[in-house]
Amino acid sequence: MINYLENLNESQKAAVVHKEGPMIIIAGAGSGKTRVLTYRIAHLMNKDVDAFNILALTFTNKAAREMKNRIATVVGASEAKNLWMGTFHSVFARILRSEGEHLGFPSNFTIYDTQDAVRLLSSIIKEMQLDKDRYKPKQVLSRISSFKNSLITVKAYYNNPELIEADKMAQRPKMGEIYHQYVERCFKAGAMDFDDLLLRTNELLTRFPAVLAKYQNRFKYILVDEYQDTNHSQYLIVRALADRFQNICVVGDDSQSIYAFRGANIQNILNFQRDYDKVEIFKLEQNYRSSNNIVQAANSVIEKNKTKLDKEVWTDNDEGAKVKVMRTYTEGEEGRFIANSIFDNMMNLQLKGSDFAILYRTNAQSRALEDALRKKDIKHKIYGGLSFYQRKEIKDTLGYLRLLINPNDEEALKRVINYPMRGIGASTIDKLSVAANHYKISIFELLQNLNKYDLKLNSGTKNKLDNFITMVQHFQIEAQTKNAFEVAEFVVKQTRLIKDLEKDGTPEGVSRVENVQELLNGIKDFIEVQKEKEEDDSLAFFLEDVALATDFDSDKKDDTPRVSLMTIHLAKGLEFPYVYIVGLEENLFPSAMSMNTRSELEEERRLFYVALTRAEKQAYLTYAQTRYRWGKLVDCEPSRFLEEIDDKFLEYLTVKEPAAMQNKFINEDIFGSVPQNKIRFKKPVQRTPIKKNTTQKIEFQPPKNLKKVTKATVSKSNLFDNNIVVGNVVNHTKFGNGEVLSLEGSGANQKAEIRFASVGVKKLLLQFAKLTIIS
DNA sequence: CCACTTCCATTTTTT
DNA sequence: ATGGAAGTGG
Repeated sequence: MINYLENLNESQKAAVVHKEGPMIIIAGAGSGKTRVLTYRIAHLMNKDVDAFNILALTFTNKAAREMKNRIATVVGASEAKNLWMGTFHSVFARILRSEGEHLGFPSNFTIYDTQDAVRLLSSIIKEMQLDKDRYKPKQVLSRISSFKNSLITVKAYYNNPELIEADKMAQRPKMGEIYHQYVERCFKAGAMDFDDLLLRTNELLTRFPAVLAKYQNRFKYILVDEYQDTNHSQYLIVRALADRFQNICVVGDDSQSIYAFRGANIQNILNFQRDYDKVEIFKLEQNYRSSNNIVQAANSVIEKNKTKLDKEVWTDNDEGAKVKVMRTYTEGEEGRFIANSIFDNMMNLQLKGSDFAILYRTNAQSRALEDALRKKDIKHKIYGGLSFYQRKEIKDTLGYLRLLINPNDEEALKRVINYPMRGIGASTIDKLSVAANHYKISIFELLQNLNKYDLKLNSGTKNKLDNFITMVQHFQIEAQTKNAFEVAEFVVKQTRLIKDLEKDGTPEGVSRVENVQELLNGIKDFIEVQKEKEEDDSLAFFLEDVALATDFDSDKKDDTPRVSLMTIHLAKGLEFPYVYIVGLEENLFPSAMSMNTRSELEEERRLFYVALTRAEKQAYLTYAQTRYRWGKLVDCEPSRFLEEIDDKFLEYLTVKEPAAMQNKFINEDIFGSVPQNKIRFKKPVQRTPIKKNTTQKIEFQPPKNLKKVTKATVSKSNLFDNNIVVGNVVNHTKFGNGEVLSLEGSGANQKAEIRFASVGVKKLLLQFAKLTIIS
């Protein structure tokens, strides 16, 4: 066992060994916060605290995983396994799975992601016949989200004249009713959105003292990382759980609070000392990460904020190079500058791609950067943006799986009831939805007893609905004996989902097919990993995992070191030797949306602080004078943050004579390694492959060693295969029932000779004939 | 009911 | 610029 106490400075050590009572660790950027947290947990365990009695809440699942691994090196893997560690959302989702029935939720409740929630709100707004321009679903959702994060239930909303008045003033008097409907519909669907996971946990702990006591007793020691970014709902959960033993340890840095937009309340950390008795305060102020120049530069910026705790971050590290500032004319040029700079640094200093990160304010900025990196052939990876699991084909496939786990999941049902198309159109779905709401049952229940209700559907439609429901029930039966992978494979095959995607021969279409296959591989992989860890490998748990996964979570060990591209928000907690912060322009960073109030602007400044303090050796700041926004070229002003850094920490790379720079880059384009005409012609064509190679492939990578095995199992021909054998009685949509006389060919070309009662013997290509096996 | 066309908003950040 | 949503004609 390593002697971890030796690796700590005095203030770190004090925080690690302090045992009982409430404590706050104010940890400056790069001050070894994670180290303190991990060693503290390890230390507790060494001092005979049972791992079962420790709860550690982190900001990302990745952070939890890494911390667990590090703890394992101190206390051993078998002990570390018993720790309960994860994000608020995943930890309390698990608790709600086992305790949710107190609240009337099934243990297999669905987790609605943002898209599901928006869709549900859209249909509610439509059904209520409200103006969708006034009630923008996204805005309504964020309003509801803020209610939930502040623990304002529907009832509380109606008891609060101020809120009602505010919504009236905003021309949205029906907000309360929408909120009410939304909550009802989620409940009926057995679904929780992200905010519900916290809100319902609060409800659980408040309404059921026995449950509260159970978890209070279990979690004798509670640790919360990134406390500056907790919202009110999370704050209350922590308080409730820690109330009995008061062994609450929160870690954070008020200067790095950057999630106010999703309800994070910086007051939680600022007021911690008032919330608990006899709080011990620990300050970690020595920065081990960055050069002195970077630390000082960052300090000089954050000083401009008024709201902050008293703390002085300093470092013993070398002075280091000054922060370099580069102005370019266009965003394309900005990209090229960065690509060139990274390329040069890699060559001159023998560095790997993983030594570099490019950080931006908005995801949209990644385009130009990516283009530039590609042209220089620099391996990179984009984090965030549209994740694998949000792609349409993936959500469709998951829709079926969700539906068979929780048939009441309305959003999943609406997604797949007519996909692939089976002639159940919008008007039918509307009728079903209205009737289901009227009878206060789910659409699935309605469909199961279609004959009990008079829905004025014609018999053809009724038949189609019957077929659909029979199919889903069939899946449910299969799910009882098959594992998650087998079920998914079965579903994909039976629904002919892949076949439908294959009809589209475009590159996008092909990649969609590949994505679905990757999903199946991913499920297989998931099962194996979970088995190894002796953890839940059910389909239900896979779906939960997927719902709460972030981009980093699919980050399998990559063979090639890559330059990381991500938003600054995503970069929180990470560090890189070389960091490029791009797009330092007014209205972009700080964002145009965030300049109305002092507090918003201060949050932008903290965001900039976070960005700058990611760098270990060298930071680059770049900005462009023109940039495409909404398809239009606009002029940009340099960001005020550039002004705010004390000049003595900066070095301007920009040549004073503008024309000289302009020529330099134009020349590079014409005489560089890639001829200009090629660039011009390729550009539009490249767009599509670009997306494919980076956003899809890279984001979701099953380990290489498994790929071979799984590829074979999930080969295309396998998915074509109909399972039809000679002697089967099959049903054809046009010809009715018939007996299979013989089969010939295989895979996509497989044909069957079938004797139909109606039309006699026919030879059909199985790929196209819509056959269902009757017996 | 569906395929095709046109129109529209989108870009702040995410569990 | 781009993709999703709504509208229109078959």
